[in-house]
Amino acid sequence: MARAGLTTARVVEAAAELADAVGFENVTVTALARRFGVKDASLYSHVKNVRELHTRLALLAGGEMIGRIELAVAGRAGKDALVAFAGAYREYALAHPGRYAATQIRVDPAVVADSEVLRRTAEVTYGMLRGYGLSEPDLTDAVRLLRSTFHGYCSLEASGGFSAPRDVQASWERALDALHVLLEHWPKEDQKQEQEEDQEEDQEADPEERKSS
Amino acid sequence: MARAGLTTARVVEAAAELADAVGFENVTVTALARRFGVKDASLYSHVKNVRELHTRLALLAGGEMIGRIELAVAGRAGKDALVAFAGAYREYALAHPGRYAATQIRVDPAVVADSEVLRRTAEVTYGMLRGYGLSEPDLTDAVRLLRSTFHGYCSLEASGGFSAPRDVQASWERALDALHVLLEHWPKEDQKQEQEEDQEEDQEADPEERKSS
DNA sequence: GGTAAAACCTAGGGCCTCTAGGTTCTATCC
DNA sequence: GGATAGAACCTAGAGGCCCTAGGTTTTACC
Repeated sequence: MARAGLTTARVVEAAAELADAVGFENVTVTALARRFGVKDASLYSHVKNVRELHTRLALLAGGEMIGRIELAVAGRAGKDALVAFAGAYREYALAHPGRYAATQIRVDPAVVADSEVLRRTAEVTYGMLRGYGLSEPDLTDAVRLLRSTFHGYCSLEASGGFSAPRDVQASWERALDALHVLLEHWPKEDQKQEQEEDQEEDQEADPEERKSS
Repeated sequence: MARAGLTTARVVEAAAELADAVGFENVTVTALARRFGVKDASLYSHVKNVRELHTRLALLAGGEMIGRIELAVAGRAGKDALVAFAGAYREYALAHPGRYAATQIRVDPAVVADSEVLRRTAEVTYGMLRGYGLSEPDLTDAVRLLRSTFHGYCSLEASGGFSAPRDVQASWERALDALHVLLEHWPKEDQKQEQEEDQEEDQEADPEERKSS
């Protein structure tokens, strides 16, 4: 009987296809072995255990995703870059739900640090914001806000969280419009007081008060 | 031997505690049975299967969460309400990671519709935004943006996604500042053109162009 | 053709889900 | 106070998944 020609890379690639087909939570060593026409035990020569399989899948998907984003953002700036980044992000998440789910798992920080994915992600993300003229710590705050929004939106959309009749694509575009104006008018630390001047401002007066709430 | 006094409600409550203790993904019928000093088969009189157990847990957690939010938001408006809502949301998510994870699972829409959780959530969320003077469809767009951001932020924070040295609480507060000014200056549909006037605007000129990108 | 490494297998233990079909407790009615 | 129904709980067992130990077959290369 011809051998399946298994290899760590091929196994992980198959896991990615399986994830998109049946959902990341159903990516199991046994199911994967079935796909290759092989016993489950045979796969353990190529991946140490399910955890490692999931981790490798996460890195593969993360690399693919940031690759698409890099391509989309290349040569763009400002809102153009923002829309391209967000579009590539969401497109990948919706086209590859299983792979995208894989990118969300908790993975050993040491492993992440070794891979290039994190560095590339940080680079393209901070680069995209360069045009908005933010400086630390505002820059990191903005990055966190954007990542949260992109991830939250795609995650909720993929799990059917948006049930209102309003078109989901339209909401997404408005969200990007909104984030763009937000980045252009990012509130500086010292603007906080002025903006709340018409509301009650005696609340922060006595620090002791806070302990009771 | 004294009986454990099992009941659907008690089982689900125990599942919630178990989820926070060992993570939602480890909430298993067997583990739950062990907790009651009972065989796993005994639990199947009270819940149909794991799926139902998870669904009930999700509804329990969702109800608890929206309850806290309702309390926090009560009597507040504007930024006050926004901060209270977001604070209660994040506090619950971080204090009850297992329960919060449960709220994120895909659950049969029919079941959700039957429960009150969705209605109460929509009510308090739209109510919180009342002070910002938005009308449909901007209102729904804003709700989706806020939900995405809250969920994304807590989800990323809980899974260790924020590795930069910047204080996570501080970033959260700045995100709320930013969202507040965003809601106060929500971009109307017809403002889009003006805001991009300094960028290339010939891009949208020919509708035919879009098909190729 | 011989050899070593790689690819794959069988066997088996442990944990998990879930069903079928008991037995034991408990509340309630006469 | 005894009978009875239903609830609470149990044993037994099938099937899927994870993973290890140790064996056999294929492949590549000298």
